[in-house]
Amino acid sequence: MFPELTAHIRKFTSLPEGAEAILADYLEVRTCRKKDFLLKAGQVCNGNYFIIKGCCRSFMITEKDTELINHFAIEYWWITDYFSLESQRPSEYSIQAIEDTECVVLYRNCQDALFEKLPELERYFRIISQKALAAALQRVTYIFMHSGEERYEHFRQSFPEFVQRVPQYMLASYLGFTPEFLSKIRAKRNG
Amino acid sequence: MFPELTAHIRKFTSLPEGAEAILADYLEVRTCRKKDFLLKAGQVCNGNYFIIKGCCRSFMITEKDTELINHFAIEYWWITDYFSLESQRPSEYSIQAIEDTECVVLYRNCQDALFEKLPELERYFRIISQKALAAALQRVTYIFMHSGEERYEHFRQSFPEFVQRVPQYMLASYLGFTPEFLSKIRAKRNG
DNA sequence: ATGATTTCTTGAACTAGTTCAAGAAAAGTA
DNA sequence: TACTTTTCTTGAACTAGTTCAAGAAATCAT
Repeated sequence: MFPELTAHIRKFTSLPEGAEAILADYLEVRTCRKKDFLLKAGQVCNGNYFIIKGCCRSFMITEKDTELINHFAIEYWWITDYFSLESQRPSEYSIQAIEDTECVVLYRNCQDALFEKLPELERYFRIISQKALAAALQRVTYIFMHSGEERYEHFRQSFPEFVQRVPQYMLASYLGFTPEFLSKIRAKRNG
Repeated sequence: MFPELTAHIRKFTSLPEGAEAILADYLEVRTCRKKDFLLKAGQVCNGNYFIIKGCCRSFMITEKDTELINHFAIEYWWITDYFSLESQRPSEYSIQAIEDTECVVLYRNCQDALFEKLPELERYFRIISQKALAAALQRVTYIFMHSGEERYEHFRQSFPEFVQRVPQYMLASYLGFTPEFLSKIRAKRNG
């Protein structure tokens, strides 16, 4: 049974009696240690991961051989590569635990059957995808409207606990500048 | 009846007999002239717009009082602000026709009733939202990995007809740099 | 056609952020 | 405790892209 997940679903849509049992039939728990991969670039993404405890990142390797972080996921967020998941083609992204992590997995090869048994999930995933889409579009706008320093300050104030949780160089990557630059921003603030 | 839209839906999910008639009950056609607004910043967004013919942009006004384009939509794309649409709070974005445009509107106050009659639409919107989400996340990665000049070249090669269709300064805004800089890129290319 | 508006161009001075390289600090492991 | 790995800092030289200002070219409306 997955109380965190069912609670999350019920925030967005209703579920029939017995939904928990159906979910339990189709979902799995997966635990992984810090640095383990849920997906490696080049593989086909075969699951959608709902984090119960821990933190993961999705990233890509650039031409210059540096990591570029696309997305973080913490408790009660889903993480996957929807391109690869739906097209079943190799992913350009890797998904890696950056803390010891426990998550619920919806594997792609169970998804259609589960959605048939529990059609409310179409609605749930529609709504959370639309929210995530609006957020991703807003992120682009935000990036273009603000300097790196402003983006860092905003992120720090919005997610203070999270800033403590991840290495600074990952934050820099997610915010779209170099770790050196982030270090200089911090020096300026504290100095 | 909305042949373009039903064809689009059927690319992603099946529809029952009679779906066209139900859609016709719940959807409206709206035409607007170049420069008309489908949504003005400050208003609550009350519809989701599927473009049949024409082109719209969604944009925001920055602190410096310049426009920042978030999104374009051409034939067979949906455009809306999902944040405002779902929360029914005022939008920060404006949506404006940049050509004379004809679109199918799903108004927010019809949406739930329509989805109840035609639950396949939950699936349709789930799938297209997930695709759009993956694209938006990839866009951020792309922005961080490439220079303005590279982004312009890539866009030009990916959507050559579209580059002809919109003013250069809107393209510059969408790609995240100034119109002057775009002009300089073009000068360099041509000669 | 003509004037008004919208869009595009060019140059010079400037700034936010990068790159490279080296070392310091912190955290993990034995 | 000490050793290794990971993460963070600092400075100097550099570059991609901005800003401002002015004018040129297109396009639109009458």
